[in-house]
This record gives sequence, C-alpha cells and structure tokens, in this order.
Amino acid sequence: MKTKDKILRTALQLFNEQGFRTVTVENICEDLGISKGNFNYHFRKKESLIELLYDSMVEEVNELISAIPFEDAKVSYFLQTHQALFHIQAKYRFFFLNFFEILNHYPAIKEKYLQRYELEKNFAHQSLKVYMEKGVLRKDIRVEELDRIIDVGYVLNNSWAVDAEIHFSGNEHQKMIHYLKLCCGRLEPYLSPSAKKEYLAYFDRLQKEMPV
Amino acid sequence: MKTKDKILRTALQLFNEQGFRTVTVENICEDLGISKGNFNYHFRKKESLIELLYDSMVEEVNELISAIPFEDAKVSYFLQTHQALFHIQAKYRFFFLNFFEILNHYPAIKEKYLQRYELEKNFAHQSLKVYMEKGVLRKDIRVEELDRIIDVGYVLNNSWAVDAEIHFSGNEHQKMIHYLKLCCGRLEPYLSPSAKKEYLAYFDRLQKEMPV
DNA sequence: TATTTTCTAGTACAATTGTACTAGAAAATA
DNA sequence: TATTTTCTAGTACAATTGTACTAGAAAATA
Repeated sequence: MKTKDKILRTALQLFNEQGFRTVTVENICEDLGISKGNFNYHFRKKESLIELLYDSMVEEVNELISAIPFEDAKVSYFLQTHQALFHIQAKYRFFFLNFFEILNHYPAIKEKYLQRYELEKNFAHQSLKVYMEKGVLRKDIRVEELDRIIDVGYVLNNSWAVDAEIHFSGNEHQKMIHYLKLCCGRLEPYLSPSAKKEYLAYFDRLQKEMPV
Repeated sequence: MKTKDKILRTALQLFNEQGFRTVTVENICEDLGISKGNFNYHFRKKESLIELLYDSMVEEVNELISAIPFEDAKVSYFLQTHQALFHIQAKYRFFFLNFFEILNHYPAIKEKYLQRYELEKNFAHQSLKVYMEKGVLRKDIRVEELDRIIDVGYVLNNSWAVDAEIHFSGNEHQKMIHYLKLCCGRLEPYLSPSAKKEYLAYFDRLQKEMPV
C-alpha cells in the first residue's frame, strides 16, 4: 500500500474515533510512523484529506444507488439498500459526527452535499411513488405526510451515527439492526399487510444472522 | 447588565452563529469591546462558558417540563410543549450544532446529559402510556413500535437544528412549524380520529399566527 | 551507468490561542 | 476618610499546529 493511501486510511480511522478537529497532522504521522515532512509531500493541506475522504464516500454511495433494482418494488430492497448505506456511513462516520462543522468549514464539500441532497430527494420521491403504485405502501397517504417521511428519513440518515456514538453499547450487528429499525420503521404504519409481513420477516432474518 | 452576563450572552450568540470551536476568547472580547484580561477575570477557563450555558439550557427545559399539565391528556399539550422546547433549543442551538464534539470534549456535560436522557426517556414512556389509556393514541400499538417512536423523537430533537441550519431558508416561525411537524408528525398515524383532528387544527392555527 | 523523478526525514517558523500575572482604577465597605 | 474588594487593561508567554523548505535517499527511466 502506498504512503498516500496509508495516510488516508489512518486519517479516516482517527477522525472516526476522535473527530476531525481533535486529530492533528502530527497525530496521523505519529500513528503511522512517518515524518511530518512526508505527510506534507503527499498532502499540502490538511483540508484535502477531508475532501478526498468525502469524495470516496460519495463514490461508494453512488455505486450502491445505481445498483438498486427498480423493476420490482419490494420492501426488502428498501431495507437492504439502507443496510448497505448504513455500512458506508459507519465507515465514514467522522463526517456525520462533525456534520455541521465540516459543512461549515469546507464550502466545497457543502456545495457537493447540497447538490446530492436535491438529487436524492427526487429519487426518494420517485421511489415512494412507485411503492404506492405497486401496493407496497398504502395508497391513501397524503402528500404532506409523504414529504415528512422523506424529510425525516434524511435527518435520521444524517444523525443516527451520532446517537449511536453517544448511546449505543453493543456489537456492530446489533447497532445496525437497531438503527435500521429506527430509520426505516417510519414506513411501518403505512405498509400494506403483505409488505408489513415482509418487513417483519426481514428483521427476523437479520436477527438470526447475528454473529455470536 | 454585569460584564459576566454580557460575556455569556455574546458567547452564546457567537457560538450559535459560528460553532463553539471557531469562536475564540479573543473573538468574544473583541465583539464585546473588553480586554482579554477582563474576560480572564470572570472566566478562568473557556470551558466554564460552555458548561454554564449548558446549565442554563437545562434549567429552562426543567421549568418547561415541570409545567406540563398531566391530568387531562391532549395532543395540543404535546405539541405546545414541543414548540416551547424547540424555542429553547433554538436559543442554545450551538449545543446541537456541535453535539458530538461538545459531549466528547466536556465529560461533565456528557454525564449530565446522559442522566437527563434516562429521566426524559422514562418520562416519555409514561406520557405515551397515558395517551394510550386516555384514547389519544390508538391502543393497539406494539411495544416495539412505541420504543421506536420514543427513540426517533430523541434523535430528531437532538438533530433538527443542524438540518435547519443547513437546509432551511425561511423565517423563524416557518422554521418552527416545519420542524415541529417533522418531529411530532411521527405520532400522526397512531392518533385516534378525534386526536388527529386536534392535531391538524393545531397546525392550522399555528400557520395563521404567522407574522408577516 | 547516468539522469531524472519520487519519496522521506528533519528543521524552522509564523500564526494562533488560552491563560497567568501585574498595576492600577472604580466601587463598596468600615 | 481609610481600607478592602471588585473589576479592567495590558503584557507576556508557553503550547500547539500547519506548512514551507532543504538535503539527500530510493526508485524509475533513459
């Protein structure tokens, strides 16, 4: 592995553990056993670390989204996608732990983020519409309620990691299940009976997959 | 107003605007037109600013909670209390903008926070139980769903301010309505018919109160 | 092999920041 | 009025941090 990649990997790890503000360039170098000069050769600015890591995350999310099967709408796909998304978010959790501060300090990242936000919101709207048409969701959901479901989803996706860091003490698998339920459960009262069965079955299965 | 209070007020304002990490002691002194030495006389540590501000917030929340009328359960009380809570949170929003970082850097605050968390969670459980008994909420809500409603409420309460800062552009009143709906709307599908009417009427009224 | 490019360590330094300390003004109290 | 307490400004300084720069090693290329 090249030094540049090692730096990125170590930075990500330390950022996730301590928050990006607390971690200094020197911490990263120390942890990695290289000199500050070496770091400086690969990254002139500390900022570029954050931006590169953000870009990596976005790339992973993009790959995930483009792989969603659209033809047949199933709750389990919804849950599966969210599960995968949560894994990516956990991998880059420093970004969510310092959400406001990062967006405030790195205008380039904020702009990218806001662009994605628009795209993803449209995407969510379309998805839910398809779900209603295909009978996964009840058809009598008011537009206002649908909007709220989407908005809440966004807030929860951006903040579950903080809650997990502060409150959750359990293994990674349990954490995943807990927050998946937390975020996706908002659909529960709107699911059609068959979809609700599928929903509950998904989590039963997930619970059994639990690694001892 | 005493210098000490002026410092607290200015600090709060700057923290809310720029995040507590960005704001230096010097910024506060400059904004206030006093010397660093003066600041240092009133507050030996920058930390104590944060802790005092946190305590003020908790005190205001405590007053609010202790004033909740318990005898007759009504949705509008639930909404009213949340509205008041949101005002307090907006007043001290720096705390929520830098939630993870503050809890991570100030163990004293984290401990206080976690203690409150337990208390408030029990409180929420009791409240919802009363609501179910008195027919505000449907009586067939599963325990798991009830837990989720409470957990989601907590996450949303702690993170709506960040979302507002990043995404919302409107006046304070509109902001309040938007995020009140966002957070409290999760009860909507569980409300009894009469309570749902009350719920919708509350927001209709709120919308009309709108200051031009 | 000779030359160029890539990489690493080490040093230096400016900028930032919190806070300790001193001197004396202003206010309160005896 | 004399004395004590509270408050303010100003200076000094240590600690932290990011990054520029130099010298030379290591690797790649001609």
